[in-house]
Amino acid sequence: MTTDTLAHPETAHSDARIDNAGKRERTKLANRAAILEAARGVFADLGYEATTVRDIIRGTDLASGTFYNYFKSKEEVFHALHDESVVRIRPLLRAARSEAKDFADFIYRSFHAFFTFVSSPESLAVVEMRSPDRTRVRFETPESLALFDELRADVKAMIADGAAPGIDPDFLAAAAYGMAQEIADQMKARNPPDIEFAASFATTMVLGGLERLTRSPN
Amino acid sequence: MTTDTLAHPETAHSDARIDNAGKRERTKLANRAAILEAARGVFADLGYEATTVRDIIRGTDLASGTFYNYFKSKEEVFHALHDESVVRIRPLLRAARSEAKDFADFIYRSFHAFFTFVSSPESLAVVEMRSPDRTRVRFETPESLALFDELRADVKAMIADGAAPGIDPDFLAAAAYGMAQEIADQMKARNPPDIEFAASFATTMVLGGLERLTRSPN
Amino acid sequence: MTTDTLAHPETAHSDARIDNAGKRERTKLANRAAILEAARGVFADLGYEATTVRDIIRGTDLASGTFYNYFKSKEEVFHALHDESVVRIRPLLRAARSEAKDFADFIYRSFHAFFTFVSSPESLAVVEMRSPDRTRVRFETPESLALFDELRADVKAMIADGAAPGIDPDFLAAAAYGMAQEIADQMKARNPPDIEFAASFATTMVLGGLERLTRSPN
Amino acid sequence: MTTDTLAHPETAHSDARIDNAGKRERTKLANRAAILEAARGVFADLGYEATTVRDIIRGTDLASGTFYNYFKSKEEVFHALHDESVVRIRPLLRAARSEAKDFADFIYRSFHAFFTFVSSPESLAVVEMRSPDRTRVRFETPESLALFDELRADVKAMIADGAAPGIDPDFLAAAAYGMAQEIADQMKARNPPDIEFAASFATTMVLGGLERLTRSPN
DNA sequence: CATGAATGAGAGTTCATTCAT
DNA sequence: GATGAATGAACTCTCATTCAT
Repeated sequence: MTTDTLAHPETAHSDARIDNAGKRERTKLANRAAILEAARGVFADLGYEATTVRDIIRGTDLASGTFYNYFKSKEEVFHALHDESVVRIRPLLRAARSEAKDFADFIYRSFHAFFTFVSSPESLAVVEMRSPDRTRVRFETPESLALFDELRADVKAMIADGAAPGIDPDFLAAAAYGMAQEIADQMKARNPPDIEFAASFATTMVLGGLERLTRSPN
Repeated sequence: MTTDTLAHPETAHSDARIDNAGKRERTKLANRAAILEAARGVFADLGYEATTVRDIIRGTDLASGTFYNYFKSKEEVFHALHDESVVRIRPLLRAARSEAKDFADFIYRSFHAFFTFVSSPESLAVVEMRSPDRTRVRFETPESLALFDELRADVKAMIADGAAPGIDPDFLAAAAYGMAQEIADQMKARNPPDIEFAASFATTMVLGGLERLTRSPN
Repeated sequence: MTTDTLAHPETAHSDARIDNAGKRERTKLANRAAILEAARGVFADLGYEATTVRDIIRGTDLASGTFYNYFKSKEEVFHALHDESVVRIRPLLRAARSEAKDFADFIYRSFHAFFTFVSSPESLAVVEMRSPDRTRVRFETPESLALFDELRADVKAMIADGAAPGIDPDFLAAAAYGMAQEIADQMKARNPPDIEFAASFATTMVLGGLERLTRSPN
Repeated sequence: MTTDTLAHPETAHSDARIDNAGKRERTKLANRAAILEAARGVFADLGYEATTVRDIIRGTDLASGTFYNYFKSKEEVFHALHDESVVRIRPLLRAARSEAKDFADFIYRSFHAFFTFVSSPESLAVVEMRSPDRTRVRFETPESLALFDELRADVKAMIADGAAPGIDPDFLAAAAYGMAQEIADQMKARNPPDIEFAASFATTMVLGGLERLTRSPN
């Protein structure tokens, strides 16, 4: 039995090799993830233009040159971040869609998912900075943009399905998104933030608007 | 004797008064205007962050140093442009308020004024930079926040008047503001922008939302 | 009698013209003086290189362009300041020379004049700045340089007169000047500064040095 | 088995150790040295204030940005040079102190060490800028002030030992320091500089001064 | 002659990207 | 593949000087 252990030295070697390869693989993935994670934070803090590649790699334990083994440029990491966000957010909205018992419920669940998302501490959906002179600067991060894209796609599909015939889908998505952004701000300004109320308010606005739009289309 | 006085006709005086600013004064005003104009264009093209002072001055026939005789920094030009915008839009909104024949009309006129304004070439609304593909930066200066406050005050007064009993005024104002921002973007993305349609759409959304909120308050 | 006053209108005019001319003349002198005065202060505070023409004219009520009506450049005003200082300091040292009853007395009176001069609040003979990191930066202003020139001339003349035969005049002047500078610092660091003691100390050093140099020339 | 160990002779190890710094490390040291060297030359030519970072980097074959990999600013290079100088001169002065056979010899050796040092090309003493014709800026960093303090301590100890009873040590140290500075300038202005003569002159001045101060103390 | 805005060379500095190690 | 120093274009901003008023 003990010989067994020593019996296949090559296998052992192989295993080690596999492990090393796996480790290397895992390291590569970890490095990529580390860069994305750091980039997310820095973009959120400083905005896209103000962010430097150095800022990003400073948030990892990698060297500056290593950045370019994973991304061609600052722009590429931004895109990757955007794509990643889409992947993260999509299931939330899909769940809302599949679990909803009717159209109103779908709207409500979508807003609820959104407000929940922006309330979570790790969300960077809306970032604000205040310059010394009270000027508010709002950056829209990859996450919030991804969210908007999903939303619009959903709304379009919905309208195509006949849920809201004759309504301009881009305008509707835009209206919903804009409302969501600003209502989120209001909500977060209150203590405690009432996600249900916000979702309910936004849903009612949208449904009422749809109702009237359908009644007397523009 | 009285003729003496009339020997210098008023027209002469008037003319003198018209260009009594002096050439220096006029040049200064023209230069300032040229910088603002160039800045507006460059901000719209490149976005705020990506714009450099050199880009702006390149859009005029002035020397680089001259920029600093008029503005301390890129940020200062931006604020000047922004404030200029707010100063222009405020009377439009006031007119909407005073001329509206009923509540629906007030809403419509307000949106119409806003969309008209953001469609004008002087509007800075375009300066929601898109880089690398769609990141936006939205500046809200004290002036523009004041504008928002005005809006909110209107909505509050309206609700207090019984127009929309029991509705959360802050949420309502936020929803309207957010919708306006995003619908404006959609509208501008189309060629030609249809201001009436946008105003009508937004108005219907708000009225429908209000209707339903009143019916079944949250 | 009253006619007298009115009798010679041309004279009156002439007088006025003279006055104006005089005023203009006086203004010109005053402007020049103002620039020099301001420059003295700024050079002393910031040093030659760090001083800008704007710094100088900011210290007057003149416009920047006016500077160039009086001086071709920053360098020229510096030279003018130097020359002016020579003119101011020379009489002090001449008095020392002419009133001295013997050689030792001359040395003493010269040092005394120097220490008195650098103790006066309006003196800029030695200016110090302390950078944040404790680095001491010493600028030698036109005044102190002028002083050095006078001193050297005196020493040379003195040696040529046989007062200190065979001694290197430049080294002697340098030694005296260096001692004077540093002793002045020590003196000013004490409260109260004892000009007589400092002058006496320096004089003894010089006389003793001379004595020994004469005895055993290098 | 032991031969195995010797199979890699120590010389090989030694060699390895000698350039075990690696090329990167060596390049860094060389670059730093190149910048310092270039800076020394430019400071000497143009003076501290008139020198620009570009002037310095132009004196090397490095790119402008590389400067900032080594020094934060012009001031920092200057300090590095200065400190380097002080580190070099200190042992010279200590040797003078320990090797001197009597007091006069100590003085002479100290001056000689100082004048030797300021004549060497590595000396920064030249960096007393002359602009536009003769303004000097003398930097005294913490290190050089420490040097002065050492000098003063020596003088004080000496006086306490009875070598020069009753003499103000601060004034004496100041006088010696000031003389040294100015005489060094005179010496360097001559071609060739005569270090022995300068040291001898300064020594005689100090000894003579001391003699007379002791005879008739102030 | 005073004025002060315009000029533009040039200073200090940053930073995305490359590349030898 | 990781490293981090080198690169140099490009940026912000200053300032001596000029010149139209």
